[in-house]
Amino acid sequence: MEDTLAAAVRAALAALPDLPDDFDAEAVEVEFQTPNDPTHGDLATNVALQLARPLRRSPRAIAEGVAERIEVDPTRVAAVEVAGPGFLNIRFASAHLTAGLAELLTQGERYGRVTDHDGETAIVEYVSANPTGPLTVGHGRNAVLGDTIANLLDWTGYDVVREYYFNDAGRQMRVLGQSVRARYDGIVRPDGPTKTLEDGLEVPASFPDDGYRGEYITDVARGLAEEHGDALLDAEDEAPFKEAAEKAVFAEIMATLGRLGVEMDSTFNERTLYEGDPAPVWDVVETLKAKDLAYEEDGAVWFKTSALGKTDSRDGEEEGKDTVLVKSSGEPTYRLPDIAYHLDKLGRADLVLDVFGADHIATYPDVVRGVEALGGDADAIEVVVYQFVTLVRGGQPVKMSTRKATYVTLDDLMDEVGEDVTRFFFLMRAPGTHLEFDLDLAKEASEKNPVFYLQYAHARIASIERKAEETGLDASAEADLSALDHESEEALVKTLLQFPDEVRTAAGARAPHKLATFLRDVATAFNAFYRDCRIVGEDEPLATARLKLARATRTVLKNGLTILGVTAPEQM
RNA sequence: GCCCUCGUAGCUCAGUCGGAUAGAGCGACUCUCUCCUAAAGAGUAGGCCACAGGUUCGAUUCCUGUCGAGGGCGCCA
Repeated sequence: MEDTLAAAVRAALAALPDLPDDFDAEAVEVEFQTPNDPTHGDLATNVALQLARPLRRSPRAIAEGVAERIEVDPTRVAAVEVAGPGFLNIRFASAHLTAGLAELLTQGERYGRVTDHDGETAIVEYVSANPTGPLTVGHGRNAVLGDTIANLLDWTGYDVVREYYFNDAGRQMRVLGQSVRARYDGIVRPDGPTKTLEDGLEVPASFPDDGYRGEYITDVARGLAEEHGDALLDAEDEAPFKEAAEKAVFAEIMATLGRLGVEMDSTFNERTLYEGDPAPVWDVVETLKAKDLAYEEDGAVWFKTSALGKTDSRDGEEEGKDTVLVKSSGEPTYRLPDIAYHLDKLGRADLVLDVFGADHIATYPDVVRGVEALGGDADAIEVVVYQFVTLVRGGQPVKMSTRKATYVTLDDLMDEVGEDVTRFFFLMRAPGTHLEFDLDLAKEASEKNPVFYLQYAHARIASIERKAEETGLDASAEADLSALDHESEEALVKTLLQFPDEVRTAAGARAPHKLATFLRDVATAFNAFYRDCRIVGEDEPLATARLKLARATRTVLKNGLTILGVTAPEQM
C-alpha cells in the first residue's frame, strides 16, 4: 500500500509545472507516517515540506499540486487532502479496510507473520547462566527478553535457534563442588569442626570463604549422604560433589525456565571449544599470532587490542591497551572462548544475537575485535543489553544479596505473582531502562494490572462468541463486512490491520515492549467497540459482521500474546 | 579520570529514522451496570519532555556541554 502510494506521489510530483531541470521526482523518498490525530487521515507524508527548498516554492503549493494530480485506486483510497503547513493526508476507502479484515480472518493464527527474512537463520543466545545456583530475577528478564525476541524473529521469517551457553569447568563450579562437599562433611560428621563466617553463619570448617550458602547446596549434600552414606568422605577431589550439584542445579534451572514457557533448542558447553584438533580456542590464538595480533609476555598470551583501537584512560593519559587471552597459568580468560564461540555461531547463522545484562557490556567490544581480526562478519553480531531489575514492595526496594542467598529467586517471584504476570512485566518496558517491578501492582491490585487488561479483553470476546453461538448466530457464515461502518468499528479495524507492521517493527528493533504497547491499543479499541456496538440481539447480517470483527480482534490478541509468551484465557 | 545506558505528569513508563494540540496506566476527584464479563467505560486535574547552547522552515527527538541516576573499566565471569 505505501509503496504504491509513494509511486503515485512521485508521478504527481513529476507532473508539476515549471520544475527545475535538475529535479528528479523518481529519486524523491516518500515516507509515510500514521498521524496521531485521526482527523489527519490514515497516512500522512511530509514530502512537500521537504521539497520546499529545492523547488523554491511554498510547501502548501507543492502539496496542492500533488493532491490535484495524484492518481490513486478509488477503491483503496478515499481522499488525498492538504493540511497544516503542507502535509498530504491520505484517507483509506472502506473497501480497503474490509479487504484487509477478510484477509486477517483467512490467515487466522498465522496473521501477523511476515516473510521479510525467509530463508535466513538466527541464533539467539540467552540465559546462559552457569549452573551454580537457582535463577535470579535478573536471569528472568534475560530469559523472557531472549525468548520473546526469538519469537519475534521467528514471526518475521527467521529460522531461529534458542541457545544456552554455559561452562561447568571454571572456578565458580569448583567452589560449588567444595561448598557441597563441606555441607556433606557436616551432615555425615555432625560433630566435626565448624567455623563461623564473618556474617555469623556457622558452617563446617572446610567450607570455602566464598562458598555458596543457599539451602539448595545442603539439599544436594543431603541427597549424596542418603545415597552413599559417608563413603564419599575419602573422595580424592570435589568432582563427585560438583557433578551432583551441576545435575541438580541444571534440572532446577530448566524446570524454572519451563514454568516461564522458555524451551531452549540447544545448550552449548564451553568445554567443546577445547576439543578437536585444532581446538577452536587454540586455533584462535594461533591465527591471531600469525596475523601479528597476539604475542606472549610475562607467560601470558595477549591480544593486541591496542592496535585495534582499544584504549585505557584511567590515569588521565590516553594509551593503548592490550588484553589477556591466556593467563600465565595456562588457563584462558573468558574472552578467548567467547571469540571462538562467536565464530562458531557465525558459521551456523546469518544473525547472531546475544542477550545480556549491563554488567557484561564491556565484554562485547573485545569479542567484536577478535571476530573481525579473524575475518568473521562482526556486523552479523548484535547485542541486546538490558538494565537491572529492582523489586519494589510497599514502595521500598527489596534488598538482595547473592552471597548471603537473600535474593529472591525467579521461582519465588513466579510463586508470588504468577507466570503470566512475571513474563509480561519483564517485557513491558524497553530493555535499556532500569525495570522497577512493583510486586504490589503485579499481585494485589490484579484488576489494575496491564496483563489482565489484555487477557480480559480476550476472555470477553470468547464469552461473546459462546453467547452468540447459543443464540444461533453462525460465526462461519458469509458476512458482508461493509456493514461495519460505525466509527468504533472502523477504528478497531484500522488498529487490527497494523499488526503485521507492529510485529515487523518490534522484531527489527529487538523490542518486545513495542508489541505489548500495541496490544494495549488493540484492547482499548475493542473496548470502545464493545461499548458502542452490540452483537447479540442485532439483525443477523450486522450481528454476523460484528462477530467476525470480534473474532478478528481475538485473533490479533491471541497471536500477540502468543509471541509474548502469555496465555490467552477463554474465560476469567 | 574514561566509556556505556538513562533523565518525559505525583508514581511507573510509552512516544522521537526531526513534523501538525507530547500519550497510557497507576494514584486523586466526578460519573456510568434492568444491557454479549464493570478485571470495563466517560470525564476533570496534573508537563519550561533534567538544564544551557547549536543545527533546521520546524527539536522532546539530532550535535556539544553541564547536572543527576545506574552500570562498566582485572592474568574474575
